[in-house]
Amino acid sequence: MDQHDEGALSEAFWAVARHLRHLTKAALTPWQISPSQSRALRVLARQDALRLNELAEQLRIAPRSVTEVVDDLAARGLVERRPDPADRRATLVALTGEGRATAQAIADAGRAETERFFSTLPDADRAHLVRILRGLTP
Amino acid sequence: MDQHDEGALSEAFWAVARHLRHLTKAALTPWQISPSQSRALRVLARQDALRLNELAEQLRIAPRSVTEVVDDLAARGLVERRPDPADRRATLVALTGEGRATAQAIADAGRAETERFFSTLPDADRAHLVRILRGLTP
DNA sequence: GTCGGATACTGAGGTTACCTCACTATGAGG
DNA sequence: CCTCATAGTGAGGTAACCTCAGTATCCGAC
Repeated sequence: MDQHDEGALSEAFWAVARHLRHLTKAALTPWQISPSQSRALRVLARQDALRLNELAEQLRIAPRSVTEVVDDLAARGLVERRPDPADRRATLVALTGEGRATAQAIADAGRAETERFFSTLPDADRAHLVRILRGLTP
Repeated sequence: MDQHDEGALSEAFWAVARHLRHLTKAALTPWQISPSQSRALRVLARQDALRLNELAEQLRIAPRSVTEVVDDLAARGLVERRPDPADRRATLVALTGEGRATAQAIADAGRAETERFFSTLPDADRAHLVRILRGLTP
Protein backbone atom coordinates (compact mmCIF):
# COMPACT_ATOMS: atom_id res chain seq x y z
CA MET A 1 0.00 0.00 0.00
CA ASP A 2 1.55 3.26 -1.01
CA GLN A 3 0.22 6.70 -0.22
CA HIS A 4 -2.03 6.69 -3.25
CA ASP A 5 -4.27 4.10 -1.69
CA GLU A 6 -4.88 6.50 1.13
CA GLY A 7 -6.57 8.99 -1.12
CA ALA A 8 -8.38 6.16 -2.81
CA LEU A 9 -9.83 4.98 0.45
CA SER A 10 -11.26 8.29 1.53
CA GLU A 11 -12.36 9.04 -2.00
CA ALA A 12 -14.23 5.76 -2.27
CA PHE A 13 -15.71 6.29 1.14
CA TRP A 14 -17.02 9.77 0.35
CA ALA A 15 -18.36 8.65 -2.98
CA VAL A 16 -20.44 6.04 -1.22
CA ALA A 17 -21.54 8.52 1.42
CA ARG A 18 -22.61 11.04 -1.21
CA HIS A 19 -24.54 8.43 -3.10
CA LEU A 20 -26.26 7.12 -0.02
CA ARG A 21 -27.13 10.60 1.17
CA HIS A 22 -28.82 11.34 -2.11
CA LEU A 23 -30.77 8.12 -1.95
CA THR A 24 -32.04 8.64 1.56
CA LYS A 25 -32.84 12.27 0.86
CA ALA A 26 -34.91 11.19 -2.12
CA ALA A 27 -36.60 8.59 0.05
CA LEU A 28 -37.88 11.40 2.28
CA THR A 29 -39.69 13.36 -0.42
CA PRO A 30 -43.02 11.53 -0.10
CA TRP A 31 -43.32 12.93 3.43
CA GLN A 32 -42.22 16.46 2.59
CA ILE A 33 -40.15 16.45 5.73
CA SER A 34 -36.82 18.13 6.27
CA PRO A 35 -33.71 16.17 7.24
CA SER A 36 -33.52 17.79 10.65
CA GLN A 37 -37.16 16.98 11.35
CA SER A 38 -36.67 13.39 10.35
CA ARG A 39 -33.63 13.15 12.59
CA ALA A 40 -35.75 14.38 15.47
CA LEU A 41 -38.46 11.84 14.68
CA ARG A 42 -35.89 9.10 14.65
CA VAL A 43 -34.57 10.09 18.04
CA LEU A 44 -38.05 10.41 19.51
CA ALA A 45 -39.10 7.03 18.17
CA ARG A 46 -36.55 5.39 20.45
CA GLN A 47 -38.00 6.73 23.71
CA ASP A 48 -41.41 7.70 24.91
CA ALA A 49 -40.90 11.29 26.05
CA LEU A 50 -37.94 13.63 26.19
CA ARG A 51 -37.25 17.07 27.52
CA LEU A 52 -36.37 19.58 24.81
CA ASN A 53 -33.13 19.71 26.63
CA GLU A 54 -32.31 16.07 26.18
CA LEU A 55 -33.53 16.11 22.61
CA ALA A 56 -31.08 18.90 21.88
CA GLU A 57 -28.30 16.84 23.37
CA GLN A 58 -29.14 13.75 21.35
CA LEU A 59 -29.43 15.77 18.14
CA ARG A 60 -26.24 17.67 18.99
CA ILE A 61 -27.78 21.04 18.26
CA ALA A 62 -28.48 24.03 20.51
CA PRO A 63 -31.59 23.93 22.70
CA ARG A 64 -32.92 27.01 20.96
CA SER A 65 -32.82 25.20 17.62
CA VAL A 66 -34.76 22.28 19.02
CA THR A 67 -37.56 24.67 19.91
CA GLU A 68 -37.93 25.39 16.19
CA VAL A 69 -37.77 21.80 15.04
CA VAL A 70 -40.37 20.83 17.63
CA ASP A 71 -42.54 23.81 16.64
CA ASP A 72 -42.57 22.56 13.07
CA LEU A 73 -43.27 18.96 13.97
CA ALA A 74 -46.01 20.02 16.39
CA ALA A 75 -47.62 22.17 13.68
CA ARG A 76 -47.84 19.04 11.56
CA GLY A 77 -49.33 17.10 14.43
CA LEU A 78 -46.42 14.67 14.58
CA VAL A 79 -45.31 15.47 18.12
CA GLU A 80 -46.88 17.10 21.13
CA ARG A 81 -45.51 19.08 24.03
CA ARG A 82 -46.65 18.49 27.55
CA PRO A 83 -45.45 19.84 30.87
CA ASP A 84 -42.99 17.72 32.78
CA PRO A 85 -44.76 16.77 36.01
CA ALA A 86 -41.41 16.51 37.75
CA ASP A 87 -40.18 20.01 36.85
CA ARG A 88 -42.40 22.89 35.91
CA ARG A 89 -39.66 24.60 33.96
CA ALA A 90 -39.32 21.67 31.61
CA THR A 91 -41.37 20.55 28.62
CA LEU A 92 -41.66 16.98 27.43
CA VAL A 93 -41.95 16.15 23.78
CA ALA A 94 -43.45 12.90 22.55
CA LEU A 95 -44.60 11.50 19.25
CA THR A 96 -48.33 11.55 18.58
CA GLY A 97 -49.95 8.47 17.09
CA GLU A 98 -49.54 9.94 13.65
CA GLY A 99 -45.98 10.91 14.48
CA ARG A 100 -45.17 7.39 15.52
CA ALA A 101 -46.66 6.00 12.33
CA THR A 102 -44.75 8.53 10.23
CA ALA A 103 -41.48 7.82 12.01
CA GLN A 104 -42.01 4.12 11.43
CA ALA A 105 -42.81 4.60 7.76
CA ILE A 106 -39.79 6.80 7.23
CA ALA A 107 -37.51 4.35 9.00
CA ASP A 108 -38.87 1.53 6.86
CA ALA A 109 -38.40 3.51 3.66
CA GLY A 110 -34.87 4.43 4.64
CA ARG A 111 -34.06 0.88 5.56
CA ALA A 112 -35.47 -0.37 2.27
CA GLU A 113 -33.38 2.17 0.42
CA THR A 114 -30.11 1.28 2.12
CA GLU A 115 -31.03 -2.37 1.86
CA ARG A 116 -31.37 -1.99 -1.87
CA PHE A 117 -28.15 -0.06 -2.03
CA PHE A 118 -26.05 -2.57 -0.10
CA SER A 119 -27.83 -5.57 -1.55
CA THR A 120 -25.52 -5.64 -4.55
CA LEU A 121 -22.83 -6.85 -2.19
CA PRO A 122 -22.30 -10.51 -1.46
CA ASP A 123 -23.19 -11.42 2.10
CA ALA A 124 -19.58 -12.00 3.00
CA ASP A 125 -18.67 -8.47 1.96
CA ARG A 126 -21.48 -7.00 3.97
CA ALA A 127 -20.30 -8.85 7.02
CA HIS A 128 -16.77 -7.64 6.41
CA LEU A 129 -18.00 -4.11 5.96
CA VAL A 130 -19.90 -4.03 9.23
CA ARG A 131 -16.98 -5.51 11.11
CA ILE A 132 -14.43 -3.12 9.63
CA LEU A 133 -16.57 -0.02 10.01
CA ARG A 134 -17.35 -0.89 13.61
CA GLY A 135 -13.67 -1.16 14.31
CA LEU A 136 -13.27 2.46 13.28
CA THR A 137 -15.65 3.98 15.83
CA PRO A 138 -15.02 2.70 19.34
CA MET B 1 -27.97 -12.07 8.16
CA ASP B 2 -31.37 -11.00 9.35
CA GLN B 3 -32.93 -7.62 8.86
CA HIS B 4 -31.23 -6.24 11.96
CA ASP B 5 -27.89 -6.34 10.25
CA GLU B 6 -29.23 -4.04 7.63
CA GLY B 7 -29.76 -1.26 10.09
CA ALA B 8 -26.41 -2.08 11.65
CA LEU B 9 -24.65 -1.60 8.34
CA SER B 10 -26.02 1.83 7.59
CA GLU B 11 -25.64 2.84 11.20
CA ALA B 12 -22.00 1.83 11.29
CA PHE B 13 -21.44 3.54 7.99
CA TRP B 14 -22.95 6.85 9.12
CA ALA B 15 -21.10 6.71 12.39
CA VAL B 16 -17.83 6.52 10.49
CA ALA B 17 -18.92 9.27 8.11
CA ARG B 18 -19.83 11.56 10.98
CA HIS B 19 -16.55 10.92 12.72
CA LEU B 20 -14.52 11.50 9.58
CA ARG B 21 -16.43 14.65 8.75
CA HIS B 22 -15.61 16.08 12.16
CA LEU B 23 -11.97 15.22 11.75
CA THR B 24 -11.62 16.83 8.35
CA LYS B 25 -13.58 19.86 9.46
CA ALA B 26 -11.23 20.26 12.38
CA ALA B 27 -8.30 19.88 10.03
CA LEU B 28 -9.49 23.01 8.19
CA THR B 29 -9.44 25.33 11.17
CA PRO B 30 -5.81 26.43 10.80
CA TRP B 31 -6.79 28.02 7.49
CA GLN B 32 -10.01 29.62 8.70
CA ILE B 33 -11.63 28.52 5.49
CA SER B 34 -15.21 27.40 4.99
CA PRO B 35 -16.06 23.95 3.62
CA SER B 36 -17.54 25.39 0.43
CA GLN B 37 -14.44 27.47 -0.17
CA SER B 38 -12.20 24.50 0.35
CA ARG B 39 -14.30 22.48 -2.07
CA ALA B 40 -13.83 25.20 -4.65
CA LEU B 41 -10.09 25.25 -4.04
CA ARG B 42 -9.94 21.51 -4.50
CA VAL B 43 -11.77 21.71 -7.81
CA LEU B 44 -9.63 24.59 -9.03
CA ALA B 45 -6.43 22.80 -8.07
CA ARG B 46 -7.19 20.16 -10.66
CA GLN B 47 -7.31 22.52 -13.66
CA ASP B 48 -5.63 25.76 -14.56
CA ALA B 49 -8.60 28.05 -15.26
CA LEU B 50 -12.35 27.61 -15.27
CA ARG B 51 -15.34 29.70 -16.18
CA LEU B 52 -17.56 30.46 -13.20
CA ASN B 53 -20.03 28.51 -15.18
CA GLU B 54 -18.01 25.34 -15.25
CA LEU B 55 -16.99 25.75 -11.65
CA ALA B 56 -20.65 25.87 -10.70
CA GLU B 57 -21.25 22.67 -12.57
CA GLN B 58 -18.35 20.86 -10.92
CA LEU B 59 -19.40 22.04 -7.48
CA ARG B 60 -23.04 21.22 -8.25
CA ILE B 61 -24.27 24.56 -7.03
CA ALA B 62 -26.03 27.43 -8.84
CA PRO B 63 -23.88 29.86 -10.84
CA ARG B 64 -25.05 32.70 -8.62
CA SER B 65 -23.65 30.94 -5.59
CA VAL B 66 -20.30 30.47 -7.23
CA THR B 67 -20.06 34.22 -7.64
CA GLU B 68 -20.11 34.50 -3.86
CA VAL B 69 -17.62 31.74 -3.19
CA VAL B 70 -15.24 33.24 -5.73
CA ASP B 71 -15.76 36.73 -4.26
CA ASP B 72 -14.66 35.41 -0.88
CA LEU B 73 -11.68 33.51 -2.21
CA ALA B 74 -10.63 36.50 -4.32
CA ALA B 75 -10.88 38.78 -1.28
CA ARG B 76 -8.38 36.48 0.44
CA GLY B 77 -6.12 36.55 -2.58
CA LEU B 78 -6.46 32.83 -3.18
CA VAL B 79 -8.01 33.05 -6.64
CA GLU B 80 -8.21 35.67 -9.34
CA ARG B 81 -10.73 36.47 -12.03
CA ARG B 82 -9.70 37.34 -15.52
CA PRO B 83 -11.68 37.88 -18.68
CA ASP B 84 -12.05 34.91 -20.97
CA PRO B 85 -10.32 35.93 -24.21
CA ALA B 86 -12.63 33.62 -26.13
CA ASP B 87 -15.89 35.08 -24.84
CA ARG B 88 -16.30 38.53 -23.42
CA ARG B 89 -19.33 37.49 -21.38
CA ALA B 90 -17.36 34.91 -19.47
CA THR B 91 -14.96 35.17 -16.56
CA LEU B 92 -12.16 32.75 -15.87
CA VAL B 93 -11.16 31.87 -12.32
CA ALA B 94 -7.74 30.52 -11.46
CA LEU B 95 -5.75 29.93 -8.31
CA THR B 96 -3.12 32.49 -7.44
CA GLY B 97 0.27 31.30 -6.28
CA GLU B 98 -0.88 31.61 -2.70
CA GLY B 99 -4.13 29.86 -3.59
CA ARG B 100 -2.25 26.97 -5.09
CA ALA B 101 -0.04 26.65 -2.02
CA THR B 102 -3.05 26.80 0.27
CA ALA B 103 -4.96 24.20 -1.72
CA GLN B 104 -1.95 21.94 -1.57
CA ALA B 105 -1.51 22.40 2.16
CA ILE B 106 -5.19 21.72 2.82
CA ALA B 107 -5.15 18.60 0.68
CA ASP B 108 -2.08 17.36 2.54
CA ALA B 109 -3.61 18.03 5.93
CA GLY B 110 -6.82 16.25 4.96
CA ARG B 111 -4.91 13.29 3.63
CA ALA B 112 -2.86 13.09 6.80
CA GLU B 113 -6.03 13.20 8.87
CA THR B 114 -7.79 10.40 7.01
CA GLU B 115 -4.51 8.50 6.95
CA ARG B 116 -4.37 8.66 10.69
CA PHE B 117 -8.01 7.70 10.97
CA PHE B 118 -7.80 4.62 8.79
CA SER B 119 -4.36 3.66 10.02
CA THR B 120 -5.81 1.76 12.95
CA LEU B 121 -6.98 -0.84 10.46
CA PRO B 122 -4.80 -3.74 9.42
CA ASP B 123 -3.64 -3.46 5.82
CA ALA B 124 -5.82 -6.37 4.78
CA ASP B 125 -8.93 -4.60 6.07
CA ARG B 126 -8.05 -1.42 4.27
CA ALA B 127 -7.69 -3.31 1.04
CA HIS B 128 -11.02 -5.00 1.65
CA LEU B 129 -12.64 -1.70 2.42
CA VAL B 130 -11.46 -0.04 -0.77
CA ARG B 131 -12.55 -2.97 -2.85
CA ILE B 132 -15.97 -3.23 -1.27
CA LEU B 133 -16.68 0.49 -1.33
CA ARG B 134 -15.64 0.75 -4.94
CA GLY B 135 -18.05 -1.99 -5.82
CA LEU B 136 -20.85 0.18 -4.51
CA THR B 137 -20.34 3.15 -6.82
CA PRO B 138 -19.97 2.07 -10.41
C1' DG C 1 -25.49 43.55 -41.51
C1' DT C 2 -28.84 43.05 -38.09
C1' DC C 3 -32.05 40.91 -35.34
C1' DG C 4 -34.02 37.49 -32.04
C1' DG C 5 -33.08 34.21 -29.00
C1' DA C 6 -29.58 31.90 -25.99
C1' DT C 7 -25.84 32.39 -22.54
C1' DA C 8 -22.50 34.49 -18.74
C1' DC C 9 -22.31 36.84 -14.83
C1' DT C 10 -24.33 39.53 -10.91
C1' DG C 11 -27.68 42.60 -7.93
C1' DA C 12 -31.63 42.05 -5.05
C1' DG C 13 -33.91 39.55 -2.06
C1' DG C 14 -35.60 34.98 -0.04
C1' DT C 15 -35.03 30.37 2.61
C1' DT C 16 -33.23 26.96 5.80
C1' DA C 17 -31.01 25.43 9.54
C1' DC C 18 -28.36 26.61 12.46
C1' DC C 19 -26.32 30.01 16.17
C1' DT C 20 -25.82 33.48 20.55
C1' DC C 21 -27.71 36.48 23.90
C1' DA C 22 -31.05 38.06 27.06
C1' DC C 23 -35.29 37.16 29.48
C1' DT C 24 -38.79 34.70 32.46
C1' DA C 25 -40.15 31.02 35.30
C1' DT C 26 -38.82 27.64 38.15
C1' DG C 27 -35.83 24.59 41.05
C1' DA C 28 -32.45 23.56 44.93
C1' DG C 29 -28.78 24.20 48.39
C1' DG C 30 -26.96 26.91 52.25
C1' DC D 1 -35.49 33.30 51.83
C1' DC D 2 -31.84 34.28 48.97
C1' DT D 3 -28.70 33.18 45.65
C1' DC D 4 -27.33 30.65 41.83
C1' DA D 5 -28.30 27.29 38.27
C1' DT D 6 -31.34 25.46 34.74
C1' DA D 7 -35.44 25.00 31.04
C1' DG D 8 -37.50 26.95 27.36
C1' DT D 9 -38.11 30.82 24.17
C1' DG D 10 -38.15 35.77 21.83
C1' DA D 11 -35.10 38.59 19.18
C1' DG D 12 -31.90 38.91 16.02
C1' DG D 13 -27.76 37.16 13.41
C1' DT D 14 -25.07 34.10 9.97
C1' DA D 15 -23.63 30.89 6.21
C1' DA D 16 -24.62 28.76 2.25
C1' DC D 17 -27.53 28.03 -0.56
C1' DC D 18 -31.57 29.47 -3.87
C1' DT D 19 -34.64 32.14 -7.71
C1' DC D 20 -35.59 35.98 -10.57
C1' DA D 21 -34.57 39.88 -13.22
C1' DG D 22 -31.18 42.74 -15.60
C1' DT D 23 -27.11 43.77 -18.52
C1' DA D 24 -23.60 42.47 -21.71
C1' DT D 25 -22.33 39.54 -25.16
C1' DC D 26 -22.58 35.80 -28.56
C1' DC D 27 -24.42 33.40 -32.58
C1' DG D 28 -27.33 31.53 -36.20
C1' DA D 29 -30.96 32.86 -39.47
C1' DC D 30 -32.55 35.97 -42.34
